[in-house]
Amino acid sequence: MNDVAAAAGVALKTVSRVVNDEPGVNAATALRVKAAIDRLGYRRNDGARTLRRGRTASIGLVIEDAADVFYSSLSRAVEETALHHGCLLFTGSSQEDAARERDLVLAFCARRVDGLIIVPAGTDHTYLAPEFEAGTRAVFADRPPGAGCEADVVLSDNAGGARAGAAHLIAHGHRRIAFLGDLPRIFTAAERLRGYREALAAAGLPYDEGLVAMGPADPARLRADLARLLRAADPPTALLTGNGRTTVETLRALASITGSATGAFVEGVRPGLGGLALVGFDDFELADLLGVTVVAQDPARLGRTAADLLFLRLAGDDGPVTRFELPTRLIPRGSGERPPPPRRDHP
Amino acid sequence: MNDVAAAAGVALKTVSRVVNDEPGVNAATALRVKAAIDRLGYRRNDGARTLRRGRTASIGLVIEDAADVFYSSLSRAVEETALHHGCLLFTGSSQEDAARERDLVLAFCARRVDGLIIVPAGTDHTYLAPEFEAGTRAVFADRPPGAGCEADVVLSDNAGGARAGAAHLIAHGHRRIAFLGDLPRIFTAAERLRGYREALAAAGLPYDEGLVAMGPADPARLRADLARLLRAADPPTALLTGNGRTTVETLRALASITGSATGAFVEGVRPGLGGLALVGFDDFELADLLGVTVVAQDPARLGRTAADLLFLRLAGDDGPVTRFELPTRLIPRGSGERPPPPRRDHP
DNA sequence: GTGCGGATTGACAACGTTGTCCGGGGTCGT
DNA sequence: ACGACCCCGGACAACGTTGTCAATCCGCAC
Repeated sequence: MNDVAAAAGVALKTVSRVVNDEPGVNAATALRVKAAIDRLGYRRNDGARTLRRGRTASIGLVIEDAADVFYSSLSRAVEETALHHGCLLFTGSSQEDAARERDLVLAFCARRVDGLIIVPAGTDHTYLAPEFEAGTRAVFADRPPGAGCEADVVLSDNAGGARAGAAHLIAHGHRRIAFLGDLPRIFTAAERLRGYREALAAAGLPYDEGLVAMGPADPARLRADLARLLRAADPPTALLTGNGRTTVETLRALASITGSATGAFVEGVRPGLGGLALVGFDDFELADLLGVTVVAQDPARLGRTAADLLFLRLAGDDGPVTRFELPTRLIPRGSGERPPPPRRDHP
Repeated sequence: MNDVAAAAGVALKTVSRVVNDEPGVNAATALRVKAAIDRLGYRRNDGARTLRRGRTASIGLVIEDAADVFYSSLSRAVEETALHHGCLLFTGSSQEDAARERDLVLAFCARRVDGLIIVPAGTDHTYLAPEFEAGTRAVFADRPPGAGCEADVVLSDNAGGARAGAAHLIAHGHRRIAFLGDLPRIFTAAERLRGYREALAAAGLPYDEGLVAMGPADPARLRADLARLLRAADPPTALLTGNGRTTVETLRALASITGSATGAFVEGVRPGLGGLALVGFDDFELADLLGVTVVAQDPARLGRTAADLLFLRLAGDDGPVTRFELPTRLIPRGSGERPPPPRRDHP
């Protein structure tokens, strides 16, 4: 900027005025300055600018895994909203690791982002207190913050969705419904398990721990769990899977167990569910073609809502902390509407 | 930092030394400073730091669409590498819009990112010249920069992959192979079309424009194009689809045309390809279960390679501009190995 | 001629760091 | 006891902007 000023034969401040389209600059002078800018290929240093002004016009987004479609859709929506507010976006994946989440958040704070959108991996967010003190705003998405952290949060109706999914299977005659969820320490997984239990209770069905398997969507683990479930004396007639990855891996595992499903779509062989009914939490690509009934969340809306809320806060809204809960939607596609096979235990 | 210095009863510079783990500070003094830092909840302002130091320890990534699995995988890999180098990552989606790409890149440059990884939407990158002049480094990924822009680039072997895919179908007896690609102005789409033509030529087959449909993966358009292709006097017996989205939407379109495939997996109805063979460019989730033969790219490797290259440059490597071309891999799963139906035109 | 108002422009400090350089002690060797 | 040297701490400028305030110039009315 100094060079530009020298080249145009004006003072530093005049260049600043031109660059920022401030009024009170003679048209001829402005033209001379602009020419110098073009000639020198000058570009304002936003770092210095934000240092002086206090706001960085950037926000930070911490998600669980950028490569997961659920989070990348959320991410995309946040990005769109941020851009709309003239904000740039820092992104980082926590990989379900609380320390990484914390490091990312603090790194963003050191960059003095105006706000944060966090899909928390950890359950302790006291580390944010000094940042809140300093005026940084944060909105939590998909999962709430740990105890003692007062911040807005946008969730899906996890329990309600799982309840609806389980109730759907019950309504179609199922009595033995297995639940395959993620680690119970993950908020959404715990909530969905709760919804599943509530649906059972509402129908007067017993809760059988033997029908529940919680853990990350690891193919080998799922195969083992499913094999165990299906070998049991009183096997489930239906499955409720707790998230998109688990649903997909469950389909794979069932295919490998029944040994028949691979290539089903193009070869026309017997389907790969082995007679089981299935409802999956989260919609996923091609679930429509496969005929998989799901409880759909709307990750883009989750992201949009969180971002809108954040920008409202940044605009000065100091209302009480809010907690949004977005509805889920059950989409019947066939796999969740199959009746259980006729009972043979009373011949 | 001033406050911390005052609180600890030391000079500004001493706090700076403690914060940066610089040697030459008495252990007792350091402890006092650290205590003051904790007490005040102080966090270094990285904006000021980078202003002083010149490097921002951040890079910018411009992709086409953050919600697309191909780019989100690429993005994830870049993020990982950046984190590994202690760099934060700005991300933005160009939405296949050259102006947006340019705005994003320039916004990143105004933030003085150390480097850029760009999946270009436009074909004119002369706007980058002043940035290169200023020392910013850029690596292009998935598609090359426009003419006159000297920068490293990491691509997939698009033509080779498409050639292999088409050759695979030809080897299984197909003579009428349709190609469904994206807009030919997109580099990858043009290259894949070229590979398709090369494979035809190598097999002595004619190139029939009537068998080629190029455009975005719009469901309605694909349905119309497919209907037209299948109604023709001499319809194709096989399809080569030009990218992941197109493959998926083609499966949907075929299902809706043949009216039979929805729910195939769970219901066991006739498959939805209507007797057609299919090879898709890009692997996609559940392609294995569906039995769809694909030419797989490795988006994560694309991202990793680009990021590694960028950090090599940032570390001072001033070798000549390089152009990586990563191999693709044909994965047979059934849909690409089906023979054409017996010919009936010579009864 | 003098004073005044508006339009333009400029000088200077400040944002929060870090790099450079200097000084004040203490320790060690002679 | 004295100089050389090392360790630690501090003063100050600089990074590239922008906000504040003052200065200059012009035309015009009195």
